[in-house]
Amino acid sequence: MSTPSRDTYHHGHLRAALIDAAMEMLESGEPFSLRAVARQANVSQTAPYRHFADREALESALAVRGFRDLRGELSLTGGPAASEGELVEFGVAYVAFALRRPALFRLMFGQECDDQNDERVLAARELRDLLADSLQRLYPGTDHEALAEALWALVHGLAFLHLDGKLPVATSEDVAARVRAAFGSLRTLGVSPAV
Amino acid sequence: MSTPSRDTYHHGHLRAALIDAAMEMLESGEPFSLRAVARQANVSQTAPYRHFADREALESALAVRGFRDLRGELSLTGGPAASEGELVEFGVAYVAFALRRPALFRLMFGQECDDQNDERVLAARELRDLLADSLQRLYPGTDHEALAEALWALVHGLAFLHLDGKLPVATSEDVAARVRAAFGSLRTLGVSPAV
DNA sequence: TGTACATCAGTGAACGCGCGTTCACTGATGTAC
DNA sequence: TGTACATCAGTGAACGCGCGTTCACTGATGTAC
Repeated sequence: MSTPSRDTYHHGHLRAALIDAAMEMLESGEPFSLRAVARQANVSQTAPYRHFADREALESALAVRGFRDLRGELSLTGGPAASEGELVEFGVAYVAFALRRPALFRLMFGQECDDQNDERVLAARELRDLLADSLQRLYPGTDHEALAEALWALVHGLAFLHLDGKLPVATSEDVAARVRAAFGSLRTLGVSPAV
Repeated sequence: MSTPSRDTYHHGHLRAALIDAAMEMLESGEPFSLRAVARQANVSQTAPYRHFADREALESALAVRGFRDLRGELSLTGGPAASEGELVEFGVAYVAFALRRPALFRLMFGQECDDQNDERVLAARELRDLLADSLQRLYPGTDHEALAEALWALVHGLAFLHLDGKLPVATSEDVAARVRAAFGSLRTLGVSPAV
């Protein structure tokens, strides 16, 4: 994890090292910049330009890794959710990811991004497909587009509300419980006497 | 709305003028900074410091106005939702607000904020109370804390997903329809054959 | 096997940028006598 | 009514900051003959 001082002029694996360094910085809460990443990787501030066209290109590489990591944490088996309970745990994992890696999460989601980057678009799609496949399996036959959007929005909103301090601070266990409670509470809808 | 050139040394209503100018800039998509706001208000870049301790103080004033505006747009009568349908329209209005005034919305929600600012805390609470009162009225007797969190998260997530371009671009009518569809789709939950 | 040379992957100085904020200041206002 | 003076609300120059990016460069690598 640490960055050993180089003894060769050529680095050898600078591209990967830059991504690692940037990821470390995102995770440790330091402000992210090309210069800072280069510093962290023990390299001159212009060296990154050999491997990334600009700042956004590096960001996209980080986002790609983020999407893959997130997908891996949602589905431990790699497959879609097999039960509603498992689907809820996808949500729990989504929010947990956001809180554990807030800067990365913001980078992945919290801005309009470069949708010309094919790898990034693909990684994001893999994530959406995981949800779509889960719904397909749990509620076969129904048009699940709106439901997919609603569930994604639900966990996404919970993630950002926690991230931005709009909900009471809580331990990660509490947060998980609140996510489960939020899912559960939705059953209340549709049984209102006042509609 | 425009900023007439001053002919007096003393401005007279600079505090209000700065807030107006900042609001205009947020709305027109220009990047927000103290200096830019001062420029916009036709005043030296240090003048704002007579009225705001620092950048964050101005931001809080903007957020306060934003929270009040948002509350007013959710509830045209000022009171809580009287039916589930009305509650859904609160959600529609929430997302519409976010899309119409994205920079303001991000300023209000998209960061950890200064919770020492009493007026800001109060304005945010008024908004939460509107939701709480609505649920109280629609589902009396039940513990609606989790539901409040879920519904807020739902619309908040929809707002940010649209804002950050994670959902297909759409007209504001389409967005409204999607919000309604999202609410409606939640009824699917709990009727799964696969749980 | 040895050498010439193209290419690649680094360096370090420099550019221009806008920012938040501090400072000593000055013009205008309004109040006390 | 007139004047002295405190206070208020502006000004403009300057500080230091970190950033993204360009530029001409140089050291190292590896390939062709």
